Amino acid sequence: MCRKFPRATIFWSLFLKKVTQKIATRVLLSDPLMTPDTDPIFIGLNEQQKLAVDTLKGPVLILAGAGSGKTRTITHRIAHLMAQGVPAWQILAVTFTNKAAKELKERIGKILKLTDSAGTEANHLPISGTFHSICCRILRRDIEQIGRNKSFVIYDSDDQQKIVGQILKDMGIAPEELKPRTALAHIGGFKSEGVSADKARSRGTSHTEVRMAEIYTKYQKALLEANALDFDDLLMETVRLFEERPEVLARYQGTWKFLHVDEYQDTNNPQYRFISMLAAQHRNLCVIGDPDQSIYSFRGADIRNILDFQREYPDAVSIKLEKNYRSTQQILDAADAVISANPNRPEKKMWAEKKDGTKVALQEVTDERRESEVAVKNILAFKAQGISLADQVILYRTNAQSRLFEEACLRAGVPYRILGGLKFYARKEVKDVLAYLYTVLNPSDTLSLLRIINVPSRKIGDTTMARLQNFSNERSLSLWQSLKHIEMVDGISEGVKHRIADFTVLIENLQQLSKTAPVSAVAESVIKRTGMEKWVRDDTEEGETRWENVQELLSVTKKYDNLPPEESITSFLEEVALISEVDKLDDGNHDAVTLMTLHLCKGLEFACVTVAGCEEGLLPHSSALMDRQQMEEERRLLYVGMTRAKQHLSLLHATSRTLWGNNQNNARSRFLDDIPLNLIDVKAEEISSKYGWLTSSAPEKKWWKPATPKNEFSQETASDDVNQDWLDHVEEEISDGTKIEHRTLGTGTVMHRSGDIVEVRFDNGQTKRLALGIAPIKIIAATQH
DNA sequence: CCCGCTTACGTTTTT
DNA sequence: CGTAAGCGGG
Repeated sequence: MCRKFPRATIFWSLFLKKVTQKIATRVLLSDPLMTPDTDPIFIGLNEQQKLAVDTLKGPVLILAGAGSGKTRTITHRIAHLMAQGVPAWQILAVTFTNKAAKELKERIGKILKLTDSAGTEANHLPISGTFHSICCRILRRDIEQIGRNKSFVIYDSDDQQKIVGQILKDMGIAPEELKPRTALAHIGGFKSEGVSADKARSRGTSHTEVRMAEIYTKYQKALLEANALDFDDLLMETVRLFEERPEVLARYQGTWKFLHVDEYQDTNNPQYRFISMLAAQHRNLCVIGDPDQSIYSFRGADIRNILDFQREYPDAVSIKLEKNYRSTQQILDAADAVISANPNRPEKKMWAEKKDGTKVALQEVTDERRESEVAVKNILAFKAQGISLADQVILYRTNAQSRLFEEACLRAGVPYRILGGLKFYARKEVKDVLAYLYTVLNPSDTLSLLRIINVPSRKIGDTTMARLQNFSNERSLSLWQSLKHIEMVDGISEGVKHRIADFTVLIENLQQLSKTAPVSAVAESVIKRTGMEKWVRDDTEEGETRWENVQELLSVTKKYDNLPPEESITSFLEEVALISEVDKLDDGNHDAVTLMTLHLCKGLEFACVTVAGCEEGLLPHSSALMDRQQMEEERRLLYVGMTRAKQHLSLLHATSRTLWGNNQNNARSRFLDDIPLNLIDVKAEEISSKYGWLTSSAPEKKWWKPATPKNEFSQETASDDVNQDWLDHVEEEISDGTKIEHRTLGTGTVMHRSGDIVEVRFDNGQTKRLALGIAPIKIIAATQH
């Protein structure tokens, strides 16, 4: 594998002669030294993929169906660019998650190793990331050009909610009149359409519109004062930067000459404007996407961005990837049958490479509890067939559905991990530590300051804070400035003033430290000097978990140790703020089944996929029943879920489901009716209960195996053998007075039982509340009467 | 200041 | 139904 003449030379000489790209690439392909069949850049690609990889200049639209080797195509295309001598720093790739960005880089690195091209060392890889992370980097560098401070913090939705809540309160709007959530949704609506506060004000006509615009304006002002940006601002401010500072835009245009955007069907207005501006000069824009997988319209994603691409760039080369490498024919046909019912889609006929497969399993279950059991049982059955848990997933429409699956996994001793829902970085104890770091970095971040000033308790109460707020408002000082001049504030006792002074000294010391030490040292110092451990760890089980979370956070900071001190803290906080749920999938090699929403599964694949809750009202969700476009999106959502499956796909729906305390009978999803019968294997309960450890006549509880719940980052339950040992108890036999043994806590006596919760006094003196079916306990002696 | 109880509210989906 | 926030009592 050697090239006597690096292609780069040929490429650039042709380039400089201004030979059009189409001719240039043709010439290159006919390079006698390297044919498409032996070149690692092209090897193993189908014709369409080769075309995509080979079309290096000008606008390119790749319509890539599910499982069509999209990532592979982008990877090879970028590798091709680099093999042609395009420097890595001229290439930008926008991906949907940080995980995808990372994988992209790794795969490009691998191909380049095979090509051993000149000037492409592995450490020179293209810039890739999500829109948010790329914009964040741009702003860190250049936001001062539009009059803002570059040490801004990023507010998450909790922070946003607090700000809006405060604004509503100040405006005298009662929560029952307008909830912060609702107001925030409106602001988000403006932002995802790229409407600034000024525009919103000038545009508003109705009373509500005017009022929303006013709230929006105040919200932006509050963010500005706190030197904070929310997620949408990262995009909006970058767009504003490009618009107001053409020279800055020109600089980036001159840097990134070859642009790639993945999941283009899910771009919103600011994202679209961002990428269009960047592409305007060189027009080397390659967008990849699938209109059938557009599922983010609720956050402003506009499917027209991809549908109209050709109109916008009439010279665009359009390529369709229609060969599916992922799923079996049956799965693909079933998914295709579902999506085909949507109107106005571009013509696309997917065909599967894998011809042999099983039918799609469709099963009706009595209720949602049963549904979770069946799902977990099927997973165990597949596991028995040798399919690892990591290669299996349960998908559902709403996060609220996750709980039952989680419980079923716990009972069955199946290790699992949940994405979405309660997020690690949104936990109180974690946010507290982060708030210290934010304050150290940027004391004008009043929200963080307020969060930690009395955490752990420093006996600085509401009255003091109210006084300080007044003082700050009167003199238009930030809270931090007031704290620094605490001696000037009236009406605060000397003792409190002392404690406040101690606090400011603490923060200043930490600031000093952050200039010379990496973020992990600062975080450790925060925990040590504030007595966080004592505060968090209160001898309860929850306290232990909280402390574990703090430890986990600390261990994450260690990854940033080898950066220069200031960069260490900023990049840590930045990555933590912009981390997505799916990004967590690749830390650790747990063999655990994944639970997540249908939205999160885009871009992933699993051997076995279970889509739960295929019912009217749930999928399609009740909120979409009245709206045609939303209904189409619900259908796409199911399509995305189905096409994640490589080998086995099962669809579940429950006859009856408890929602908000009352039962409702949902009809099976209308989407299911579009799947032809010959592709479906309709399972009855009896059929799936053929597995040994469950017969339909046996009590349900028999197959539940207790398991130990752990925190989110180490969800693996110990191992199978543990479950065997602790299986033996029959819940009915446990009542007041029963002697039990706990796997870790030792022996004890049940003091009280209510439902599945028992209060146990252990022989070592401590008393705990345990959940039957979850806690690893067995009976030693039955109740004495 | 902290704990425990009551009440009110929520379920689309996320960077 | 389950959770989170808010309130009142110790």
